[in-house]
Amino acid sequence: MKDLTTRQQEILTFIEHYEWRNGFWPSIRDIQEQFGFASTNAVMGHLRALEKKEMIERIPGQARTFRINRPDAPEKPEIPEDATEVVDIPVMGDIAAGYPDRVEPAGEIGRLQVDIQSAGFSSRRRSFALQVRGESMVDAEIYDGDMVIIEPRDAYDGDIVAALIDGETTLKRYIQKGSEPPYLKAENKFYPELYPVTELCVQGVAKAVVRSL
Amino acid sequence: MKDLTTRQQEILTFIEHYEWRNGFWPSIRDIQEQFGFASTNAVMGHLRALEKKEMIERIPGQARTFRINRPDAPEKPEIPEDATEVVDIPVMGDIAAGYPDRVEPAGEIGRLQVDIQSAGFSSRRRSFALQVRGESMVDAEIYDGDMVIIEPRDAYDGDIVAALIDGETTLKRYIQKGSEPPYLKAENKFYPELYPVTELCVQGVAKAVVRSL
DNA sequence: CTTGACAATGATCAATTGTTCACCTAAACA
DNA sequence: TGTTTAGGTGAACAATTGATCATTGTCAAG
Repeated sequence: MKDLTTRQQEILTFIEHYEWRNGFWPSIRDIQEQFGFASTNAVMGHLRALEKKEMIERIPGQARTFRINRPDAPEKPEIPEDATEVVDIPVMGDIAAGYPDRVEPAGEIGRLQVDIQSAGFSSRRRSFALQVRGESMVDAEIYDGDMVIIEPRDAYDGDIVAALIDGETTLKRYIQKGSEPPYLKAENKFYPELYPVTELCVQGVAKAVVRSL
Repeated sequence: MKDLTTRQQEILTFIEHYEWRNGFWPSIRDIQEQFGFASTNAVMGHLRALEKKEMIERIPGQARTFRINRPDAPEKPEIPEDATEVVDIPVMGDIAAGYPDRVEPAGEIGRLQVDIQSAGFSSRRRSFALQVRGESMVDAEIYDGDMVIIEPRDAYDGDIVAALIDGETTLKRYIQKGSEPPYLKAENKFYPELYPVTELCVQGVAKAVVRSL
């Protein structure tokens, strides 16, 4: 494949990009308008050049029928090299029915995959996602219906944790000051602030929130 | 979504297959020829039905501009570990520098992978994620630093949209009552409610929020 | 100085393609 | 019996779109 001029590269990028955005290819006049050409023929020239250099293919006379000739043919434009490690996370519906300090995989209602860079968890741990029920954490901007990604690990003061209370898993703030016994705190001024914790059973620490709109 | 007739299902399947094979969408006469219709209007009728049932979308008057609207129900009962269909979403940093009504892929700062069942978007559309800056949507529970997953499509009244205002992409509520001209609305009582929209440039509709804790 | 690539204008043409109108058939329905 | 819904014919129309003509200008290489 030969070298492209700057303009040709721009056109090619635009075409790829247009398809990526819209799901179909641009017309010649779409390209013309994008670059502010006064004539469609300006586009035609570039397309002919790109065809000659075997960067694109077209069906003569037919509208919006491009084919991009990428040597590596990635489906999406420019997937960066830094292979992001992806965590595959089961979405749990109701984990309260499971073992007290374990997650019951039967409760899986879906899967969520988030890469590490974006959300910052460790792939080593077996993270899972929880659908939030209730309003106990609205002051921490976590709302009913949100999905919270939980990483099973020990909690530190200030962490938001998924914990078992009365046989039900809820989201609470974990508070531990000095050597005092830890307690849980709801982040909703209409809820009781403190939860008596006889047997503290923390499932894990919240690392991210996902909400469908 | 309503049930399709056999014929409608056949047409829909053909359109999808055609795109799969050719990389672009069929023209009406391509479909006509495939089914041996004597009139293009036979196709038109089915397309209208499919649009009414919200299975497809089209750009009126423009050639080969289909969009398939699947609720993404993979009909495989036995789903192997790795078989979950995953949407690979580029995370955009600053998209204002790109094309006026398009997203600049160079602005990619990461990737996010979310599967379809969990977040409920279509894999056909080219979704992308945006990092939210500013507080203009805090009353819709979207905060500074959140990542919002945007699906490029036309906005309806009440949607949260990513739109270009003053060369900057912001998140706003899209309001369109009846036949009145649409406008944008910030969801923050400290912000001006209405935005004067001379040239409304909607990048897409917000489908999900992802926040790292 | 000339040649050839690259880039673009402006006008025009023709094919492709989406759209619409009038009209038809058959089955389902109430 | 009339009515609706799905499916279809046939013709004509108009918008979109790709293709082509002649022409201009720049700039680097030979």
